[in-house]
Amino acid sequence: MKKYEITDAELEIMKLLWEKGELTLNEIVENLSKKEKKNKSTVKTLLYRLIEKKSVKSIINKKKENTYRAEIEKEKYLKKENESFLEKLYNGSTNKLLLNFVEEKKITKKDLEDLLNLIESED
Amino acid sequence: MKKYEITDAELEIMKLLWEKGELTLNEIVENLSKKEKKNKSTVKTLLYRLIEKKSVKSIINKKKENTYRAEIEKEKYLKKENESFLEKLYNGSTNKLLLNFVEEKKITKKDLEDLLNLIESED
DNA sequence: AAAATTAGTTTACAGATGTAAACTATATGT
DNA sequence: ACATATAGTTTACATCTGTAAACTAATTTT
Repeated sequence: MKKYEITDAELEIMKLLWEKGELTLNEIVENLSKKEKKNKSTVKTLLYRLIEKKSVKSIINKKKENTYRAEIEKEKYLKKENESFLEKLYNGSTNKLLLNFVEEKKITKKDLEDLLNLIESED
Repeated sequence: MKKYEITDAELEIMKLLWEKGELTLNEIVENLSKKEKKNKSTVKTLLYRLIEKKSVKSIINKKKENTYRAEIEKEKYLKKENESFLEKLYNGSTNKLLLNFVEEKKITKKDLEDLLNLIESED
């Protein structure tokens, strides 16, 4: 029925690992923002599930706590999420999304100009 | 725990109603794409839940089948979804999203130029 | 009028998800 | 060595979802 992906709660952990690299269980628990604060036991479960689905790897460190590391790339994850978001709400059309964001004033003319300059300075 | 929103299966119905206006139960069933095809009974449940959460209204038509109408605006729904998507993956930053889309080649220089022209021709 | 359909509602049920405790084995601190 | 903490795993449990059947009352069809 479902698509077997990283869930919202799990994603918060992935984000930490992407941002900070390898972290211990305790570090993960400490680094979760107040809104995402979770019991150590809960984080353990989430890590367990992430390891099951090969998204995280546990690293054994002799003489100190294990660390956990993201095993999937943020870029790849984002790409997939972007695509399903586009598909779900914009029928896959980036232009529809862009237009909508402009209408909602989420993107300004200046944002677009800056981005164009950036692109041009690159190639 | 959860946020009580429109679910994926429910969204397919909302999309039909937004696109085609009021529809009967049978029309909804018929209009669902092959991938989204659902048993009439299932659609009935989904409509029931949508009505519960005030997202759809049942319209009584004398002498013919009832029709169902979207009670929330697509624009408002999209706005919320856009925002939670941005928040979830880009820390709320539209620019990060734009940059990412450009990197993924989902947005081309031409898309941006066209959009700018469109904006300029409007104001 | 009898049969079929509709509309609304309730019930069912498996899998996903968020949250967390419990249990086991191993490692570490004191 | 003993107490404690880790790591891995299992179990628990309520809610959410997707899917669909069943039941009731009203309406329509034949």
